[in-house]
Amino acid sequence: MTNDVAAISAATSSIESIAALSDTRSSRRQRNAPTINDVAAHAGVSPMTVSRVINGEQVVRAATRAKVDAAIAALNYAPSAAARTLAGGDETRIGLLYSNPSSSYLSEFLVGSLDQASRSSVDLVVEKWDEETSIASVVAHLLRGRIDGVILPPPLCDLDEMVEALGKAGIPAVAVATGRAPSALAAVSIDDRQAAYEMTRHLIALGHSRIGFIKGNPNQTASARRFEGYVAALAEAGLPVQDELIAQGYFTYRSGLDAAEHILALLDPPTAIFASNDDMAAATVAIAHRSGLDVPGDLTVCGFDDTSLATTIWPELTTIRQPISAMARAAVEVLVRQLKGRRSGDLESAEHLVLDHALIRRQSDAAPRMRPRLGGR
Amino acid sequence: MTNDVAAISAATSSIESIAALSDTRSSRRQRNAPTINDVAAHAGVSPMTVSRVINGEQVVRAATRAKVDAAIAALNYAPSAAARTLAGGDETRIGLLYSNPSSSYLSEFLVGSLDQASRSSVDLVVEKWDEETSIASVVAHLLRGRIDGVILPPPLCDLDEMVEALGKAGIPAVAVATGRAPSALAAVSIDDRQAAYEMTRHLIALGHSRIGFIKGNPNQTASARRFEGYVAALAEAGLPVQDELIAQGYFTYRSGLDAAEHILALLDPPTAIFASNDDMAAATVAIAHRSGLDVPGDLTVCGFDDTSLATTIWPELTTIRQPISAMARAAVEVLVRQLKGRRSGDLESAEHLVLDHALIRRQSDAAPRMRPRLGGR
DNA sequence: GGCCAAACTGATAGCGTTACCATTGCGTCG
DNA sequence: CGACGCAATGGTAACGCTATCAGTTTGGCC
Repeated sequence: MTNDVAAISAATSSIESIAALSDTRSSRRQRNAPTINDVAAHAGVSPMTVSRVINGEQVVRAATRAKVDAAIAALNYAPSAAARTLAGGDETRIGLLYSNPSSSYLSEFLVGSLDQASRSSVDLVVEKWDEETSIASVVAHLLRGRIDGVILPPPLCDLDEMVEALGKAGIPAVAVATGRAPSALAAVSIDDRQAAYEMTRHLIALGHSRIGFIKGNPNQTASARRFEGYVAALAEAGLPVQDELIAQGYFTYRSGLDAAEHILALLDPPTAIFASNDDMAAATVAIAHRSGLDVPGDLTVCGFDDTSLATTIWPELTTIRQPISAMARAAVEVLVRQLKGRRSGDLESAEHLVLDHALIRRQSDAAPRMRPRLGGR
Repeated sequence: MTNDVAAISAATSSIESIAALSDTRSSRRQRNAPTINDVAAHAGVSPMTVSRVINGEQVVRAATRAKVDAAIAALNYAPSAAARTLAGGDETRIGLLYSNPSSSYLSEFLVGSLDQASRSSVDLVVEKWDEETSIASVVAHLLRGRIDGVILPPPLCDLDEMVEALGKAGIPAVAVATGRAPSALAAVSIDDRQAAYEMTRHLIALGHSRIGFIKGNPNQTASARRFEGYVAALAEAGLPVQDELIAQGYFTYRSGLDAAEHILALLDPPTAIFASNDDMAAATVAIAHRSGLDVPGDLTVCGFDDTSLATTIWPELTTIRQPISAMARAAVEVLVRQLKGRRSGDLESAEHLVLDHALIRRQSDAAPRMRPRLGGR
């Protein structure tokens, strides 16, 4: 019996094998998914050994491991997450608390964290927090839902009250993309300062010397880091930091409109504007167009984040790519590790992962049309 | 023992109870989550009865049910999903196959389907399909991952090859937001034709008689339905359907730019443009602004879908709201029902759910500035 | 009031996996 | 040369829940 199944699915994944598999499934449905016992029998070892192989324990002899691996492949075996968590006794449930669904960010974030959650076989409970709900009640809700830890994507990661409330309730959290200095809270982020520095350097290298900057929402610590990077690159190049070229934005498209309008209304407007995120960069492009400016001919515009908006609009934005789904994945991993450690009593300090960013060059930047004034570069 | 815990968490969810709960948790962590047996003991019934109450079976006497409910509330009990699927023996795994991450759509969709998935205690496996991957290999991958059924949000729901391949492999699917006529495939959608009809009527009621229309991508059947609604409303009002006012779009911002440019370049441009989705409506607004037109003063622009983009840009778009997360939820439910039925041998025909839409009025529409020509309305 | 069916409730036996020992085999040291 | 320790494996008993079938009530009816 078992051998029949093995013979069938041991075939490579050609079209025929697909048909074969599907036949198997539809006839005696579901029930016959191979179990660890099937694998054990097929490999001639005990289920325990199979379990050890699956979980990558080191104590299994290489030869045995090979036999088991072969059996797993032959039977197309996949462990049952349910049985695993039940037996393992942990049943970890982690919450993903979000607000402000900057949808493009959220969807990528969700995909990443879901993937890692199923890989780590933990439950992911996605929870939205509106400003109307009190923090206490959210925390109460998490507790009631037996959430073991939470992931805080921006802007929640910078909401002190939330972090504090979670801390008081004893719920570990991981902050994602915070610009906050390393603290007791675990965190996964990119080097916002360095990224903004690189982008600004890139603009300077193109020949720009009057570079506008639209700041991000001050309620997110990353905003300050990005601004620091801009200032640092300017300083390094010997360029002045001019207040008139700097506008306050709030990460929304709307705020970007105001900020860009303000900057472009100057008598001597900049030849480039670096917005702290893509939404505001898109708004800047819109204002530029409305003012009859060509992008990038008359004005270079750069964003930050590389959300889908960056490639939606025209021209496509030169921007900084954050590895959003990798960060989400990492956040789940960090949290799971922390929870495991906590359960076994090791109180190791909070991890701080910094992932790589990348400058993505698209069509919204160019050298300035006019001769750059001397002193630039 | 058990009673102590009960006493603690029976308190209402005031701040104090939060603290109490968290204390309980952090001291003897995780292990002591109440089980069905605890509840049974507390209620003085058998675990089986508790199980029945939880699963909403009708055979439990009201008095018994009340006792159990009280015990559940007192202990703050939540069933273990793992144990449930393990014992239930079904361990359903459903796939969410997406391509073209129209991110705002996707994130809302994900949130909805995740929520329902955990409620129905099924595993949701999110899978992306790029155009480069062959359909056969995707299907093979699903089979290998033991996916029992898949959800197809647009545009995949209209990809015949995909639907067919899944059918051949014996994987049931639910199409979401397809405009396709009811078929063997289960589906959850809104009445696209009716929605577009209502929006067009709304524009006519405002006094518009020259109404432009930007069609959606022909690879999605909903596009045709929306166009039909537009035509029907025009016909009903005795207005002519003028080809020059109709442009082909592809649901992308870029295509909306071209379409809007085309329509607004007419000698006698329309006073309103109804785009088949929000992205193209946003593009239309951009073009209007670039041409020095005020929205809605000089041009009314309406969208469809009510994605976050609709409220991101300025002015905010009047649009048709699709209940995306409700549709996702419904899709999961339909699929689960179908799988259960299939497992127990009932081959009921495919369900077709039509959910309600709503016309959301925001700031992008107004009565036409010029006197509407006679014949309108 | 007693009997029978129907409506409830309970006991038992797993579901697939891992934790926690017990066991085996083999090289090594006293 | 025999016991001892270590490495590799196996046996057993949960984990928390539900399916199944076997009781035990209940209420209706004669």
